[in-house]
Amino acid sequence: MTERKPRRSDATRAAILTAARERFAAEGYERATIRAIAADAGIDPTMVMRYYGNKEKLFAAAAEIDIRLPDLTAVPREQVGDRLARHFLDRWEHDETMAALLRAAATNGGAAQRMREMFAHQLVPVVAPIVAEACPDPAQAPARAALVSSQVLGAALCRYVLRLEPFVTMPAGEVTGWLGPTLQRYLTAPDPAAR
Amino acid sequence: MTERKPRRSDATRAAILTAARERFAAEGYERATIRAIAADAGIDPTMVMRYYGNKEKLFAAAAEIDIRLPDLTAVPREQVGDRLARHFLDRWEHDETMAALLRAAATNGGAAQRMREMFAHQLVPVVAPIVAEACPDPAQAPARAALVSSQVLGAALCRYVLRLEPFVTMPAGEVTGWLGPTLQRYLTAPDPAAR
DNA sequence: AGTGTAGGCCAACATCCGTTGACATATTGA
DNA sequence: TCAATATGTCAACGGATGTTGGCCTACACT
Repeated sequence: MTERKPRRSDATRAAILTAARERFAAEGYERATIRAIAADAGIDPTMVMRYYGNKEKLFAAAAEIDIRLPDLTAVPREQVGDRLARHFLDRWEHDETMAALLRAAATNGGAAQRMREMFAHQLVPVVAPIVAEACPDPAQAPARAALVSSQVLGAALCRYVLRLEPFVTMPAGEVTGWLGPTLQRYLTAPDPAAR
Repeated sequence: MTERKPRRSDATRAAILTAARERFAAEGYERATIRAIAADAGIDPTMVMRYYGNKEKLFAAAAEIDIRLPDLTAVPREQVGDRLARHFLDRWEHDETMAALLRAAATNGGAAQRMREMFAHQLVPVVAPIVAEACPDPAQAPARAALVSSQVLGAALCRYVLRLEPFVTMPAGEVTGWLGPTLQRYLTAPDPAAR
């Protein structure tokens, strides 16, 4: 359906994209220069413009992310938090695109917008049915999802962006061991004022 | 002791500093320009250089933060989490300097370093005695403090930087109601693999 | 074989940034 | 009062950045 005649420049396009992801992840939106990205990809800066229009569109292409959340309804309810924590940590550990988006979102409006869309279109729908089981009010889903986001993004911030020492060297299993119950409570605790 | 003869330019210095805080908070380190800061302060960009040396030192001066953590040993152990959550939220809500540092720390190495120092010198010492009560191993204190940081910073990120919708309009009391128990568990849960 | 077109590079423009130095004015101190 | 010093302005430099247009080359198609 969406098949497309392979172009001779596909390799270049891909090289630009991976170089862009690395630079954006390492330096954020404004410090990552098109010239540096082009140099990493081994081509001329002009090519970046030809293929992606401008810097903003390049970033948009480089930061296209699918969180690939699993179907939580198939997971035993009391393991949902742990499962989510593990998924996010694994995702972050193996895809620098996530760090790129996070770094950029702190200063770039477009990136922040992108992050909000990921939240609304990818996290909320997956989380909503789980929340619905523990809480009759369906309007609570976004708030619960936001709490999950805050803990996940905060951990990622400390571990991959700020590189806060105890968090960087902490084994992945220990991190998820701590975050799991937190996410579990955010999703399934019966009451807002849960104690 | 450290008394200092008031200089005639103190007003200008202060104007520069507040303008710098606003700009750094709103746009991050690289997008906040010395020219714009000077314009906000109603003076010439040269003054900024004369009084603060260069942009990096200006940021260092503008982002000097004291978290002003309360003495937690005087708080009933089971209220420590709630107390901490309230303190942080209040602090963030009334001092844009915190947001400035967070935004800048995402892309600026010096700002990130500053954040790590705040963590090590201000949060860890206050939190350590509380952790010691619940956990015999004193080496656990940094890890526990890091977990607290991750949740606090994550919430601040969502609420003040990303402006993730459910989090922005959520009343402060509801936020602390959710975060309190999380922080409480991070500090006083008996075991790393706490369930 | 020959032509159109896509891929690629080079030089340059316009702009903005941090930073510097020279110069004017006001205030302070003896 | 008068010199020294602090406060402030103006113009400009050197460098980096996003972006543009022109030109050359190599492939693709007929």
